[in-house]
Amino acid sequence: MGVGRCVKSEGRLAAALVLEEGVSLDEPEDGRVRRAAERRSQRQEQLLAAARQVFAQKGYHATSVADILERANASRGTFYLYFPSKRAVFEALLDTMFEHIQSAVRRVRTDPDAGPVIDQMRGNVERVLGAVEQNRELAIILLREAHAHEVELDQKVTAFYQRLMERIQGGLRLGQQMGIVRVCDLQTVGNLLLGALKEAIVGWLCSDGAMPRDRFALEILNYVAGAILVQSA
Amino acid sequence: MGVGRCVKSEGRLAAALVLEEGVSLDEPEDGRVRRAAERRSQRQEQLLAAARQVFAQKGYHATSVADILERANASRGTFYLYFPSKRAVFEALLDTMFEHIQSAVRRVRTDPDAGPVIDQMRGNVERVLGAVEQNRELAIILLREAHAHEVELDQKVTAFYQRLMERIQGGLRLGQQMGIVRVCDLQTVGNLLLGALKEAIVGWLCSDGAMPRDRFALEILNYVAGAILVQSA
Amino acid sequence: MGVGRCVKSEGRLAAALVLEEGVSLDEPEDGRVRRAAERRSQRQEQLLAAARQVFAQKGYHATSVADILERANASRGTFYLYFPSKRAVFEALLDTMFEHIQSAVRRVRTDPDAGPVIDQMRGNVERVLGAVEQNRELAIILLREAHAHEVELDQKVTAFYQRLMERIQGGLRLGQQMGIVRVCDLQTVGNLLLGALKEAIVGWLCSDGAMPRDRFALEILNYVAGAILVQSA
Amino acid sequence: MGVGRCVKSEGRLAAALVLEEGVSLDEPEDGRVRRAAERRSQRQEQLLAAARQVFAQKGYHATSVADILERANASRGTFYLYFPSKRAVFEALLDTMFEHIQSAVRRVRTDPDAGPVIDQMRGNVERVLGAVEQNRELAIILLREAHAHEVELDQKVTAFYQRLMERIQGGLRLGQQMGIVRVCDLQTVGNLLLGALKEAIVGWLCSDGAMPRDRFALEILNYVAGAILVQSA
DNA sequence: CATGAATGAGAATTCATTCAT
DNA sequence: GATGAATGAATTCTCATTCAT
Repeated sequence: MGVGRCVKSEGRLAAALVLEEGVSLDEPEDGRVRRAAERRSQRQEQLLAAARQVFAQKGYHATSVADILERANASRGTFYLYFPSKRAVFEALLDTMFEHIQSAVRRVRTDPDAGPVIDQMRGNVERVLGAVEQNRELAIILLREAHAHEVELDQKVTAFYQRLMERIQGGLRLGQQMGIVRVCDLQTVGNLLLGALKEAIVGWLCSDGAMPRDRFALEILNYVAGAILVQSA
Repeated sequence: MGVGRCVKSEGRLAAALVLEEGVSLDEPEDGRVRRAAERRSQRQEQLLAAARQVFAQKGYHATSVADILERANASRGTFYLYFPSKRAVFEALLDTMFEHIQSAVRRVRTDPDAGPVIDQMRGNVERVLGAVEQNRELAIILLREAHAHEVELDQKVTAFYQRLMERIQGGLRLGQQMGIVRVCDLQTVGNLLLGALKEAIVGWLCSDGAMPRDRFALEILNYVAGAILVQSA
Repeated sequence: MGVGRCVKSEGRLAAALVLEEGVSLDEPEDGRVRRAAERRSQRQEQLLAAARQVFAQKGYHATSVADILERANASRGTFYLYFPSKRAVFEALLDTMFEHIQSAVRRVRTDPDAGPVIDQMRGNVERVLGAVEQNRELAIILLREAHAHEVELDQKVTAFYQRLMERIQGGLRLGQQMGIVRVCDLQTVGNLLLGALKEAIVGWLCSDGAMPRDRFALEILNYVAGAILVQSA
Repeated sequence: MGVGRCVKSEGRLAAALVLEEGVSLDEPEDGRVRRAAERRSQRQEQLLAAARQVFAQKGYHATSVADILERANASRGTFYLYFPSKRAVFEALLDTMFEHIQSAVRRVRTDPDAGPVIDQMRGNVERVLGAVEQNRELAIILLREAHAHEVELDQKVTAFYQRLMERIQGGLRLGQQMGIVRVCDLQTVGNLLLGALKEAIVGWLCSDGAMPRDRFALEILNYVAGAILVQSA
């Protein structure tokens, strides 16, 4: 979950998590411990939610731990009980976001029983749009402030975009092999595509529903198709 | 420009500058003033250069005035002698950059004696690439640290991108009227194009000459052409 | 008061204070909160005391937050935990002083069952002397550093003296109507009296008990009586 | 002059002053040197005037050397050529003020051919009022901000007031010996008088001519007379 | 004599993090 | 587990003073 890694006294949390999963244990203590663990993750969720909102509203730098505390109605001590640092919360949020988005992108398949490539692409686009739409605030931060932060955060973001790029380039390469994608420099066109998507999605998210999702997906698909497919008859 | 506005005792400097332009005077006084003014703007250049480098390396927020000072080998006081604030240096740098880039983009003309549109576009692309190549560090900041949180800075950056977007959308609209550009949502495709260019150019600048400029320009043109032109026979 | 307003997380403190007053609760929780609140206000008192001393010694401007910190044995952060600014501490101190002094001055009454005017005046003088004696440092600041340059502080001090002047002039006017006070310009004589008191009290406070309070009060009364009363037979 | 003491390279100034006084020397160099010395003291006067105005307007602390420079149309270097520090200019101004005021106060004489005491007092009061009226700005600073400054300045101001106090007390003592002044504590009544005068004069100066000088002097005299003279028949 | 660029010691304030209770 | 008071390093900015030219 990425969040787990952020907890300060890892020992304790580890124990708690193990117990949390050890549902079927029938020891008398279990009930109590379980409830404790639940309360624990509830608290964490609370903090994460608060952080997400404040970060989205004010950006990473302008957000102070105090802001998060206030919105979460928690105390400083509590915060550092669940997260080792302000950065860690942000990272946890980013991780969640990353997962959502990444799990929305499926590798394009060429086996006979996979549908037509274009439909797979449309599926990817629509799933990604769904994912970012569900995490608007966070997505906007990720897409916008991407490189504006602390060095270590930057690495995380960079890594994410690199993974994305690999998928994109992989797709392009495959498409070239299949004769669908025109000859081009993978690096450059990969960047062009990634940037295009980032900017357009931010714009879309910020326009706040000015264009329905499917219509927007179609615009993207047409654009991408034109940009990379061979102009066959 | 913009930089000049940051200097504190404008009156005197202005006077000095005027004298500097008062070419033919050969009095000893003149020489001294002239040298003083030169030294002054040299120092400013020094500070700007240092700021440019540090900002590019660490981003706006992570850069402290102390960082700039260290690299410029100047003292705190000197800095505030030339710029009223950290933000002001950044703004000065941005202004320079904006001018460079904007003057590189020429409105596409359709009069008979203007060359073919595609050539005009190529010209634009190549000029822009030339401009950003000459201001690598600055361009990277501008393209990356898109939104700078500091409200007034953000306005500046946003305004710049808006102007750019207007040109892009204007071009698209014109193309559509001429029947060259395919039917599409100007807002969305405008964003897609702007984002594509931003990302690709940053990538190119950071790869540090991995690809010659004309080759890179060609990749971009092919991409853009495919993305927006009608797929005529 | 005024001091309370300076505390940052007002909500929680307020709660704590309420609990503090929730007298009969004997739960362990209560005790803890109570002690916490006590420690809190103790700390504040500590800072105020330190500030009072340093301000009295060096004056408002020459005193740096660091000076206060040093004397209070607190750290920078702590200071700003209790007061939003250097000015705020000073204001808090002034407010306390103002209240003390003002509550010592009672309006002179002429109803039959009020004692003789001269006794009421003596009462006022002695009460004021008592008040300033109890707040020596503070009083010295107030009386000396009359105008504090920091605009908002100045307003506060000026307002205080104006209120005082109004009382003095009111008293003079009343006395004139009663035929006790000689004919004179209220503004001028008001100033003369106010200034006389300020200077003499500062001198007395600084002489550190060289003259007993009642003796000093008598000197003042004689002086004032001579200065303003009609020289009746 | 007090000012002389403030000059940085005392050697040079001393030389200049000597030469300035050495008017009748007929050496060929004289004219030039003389003009130089004149220019010199002109410059100094210029700086002093500028300082006086700015100090009066903004107070000692709020005034920066830059403010003075701007108003005097001089450069930093020039300033420090004539005065070793910001404080020194202020001191020079104070010194001038002191002299003016002090020379306005004449010791009360009791020899037969000296006029009546009360007339001598009136004379003193009117001369002092004349002096402060001529130096309004400076006088206001002196009377108001008296003790709000740097330690060393304070000493100067304190010393001035002490000299004044000595005269006042001397006068009182004399009066007592002559049987004119009532029995009282010299220290206390001295303070009362000094304070009364300070406050009233400031008020008068600030009211900007609301009351003519002689009328104001009369109010003061009546007040003082009542406050200190024996209430003889 | 005159200049004004350069200096650097502070000043106030913020805020992530720690730790005693 | 929970709390919130305490910390102090870091940041931006000011301004009296020096000194090379």
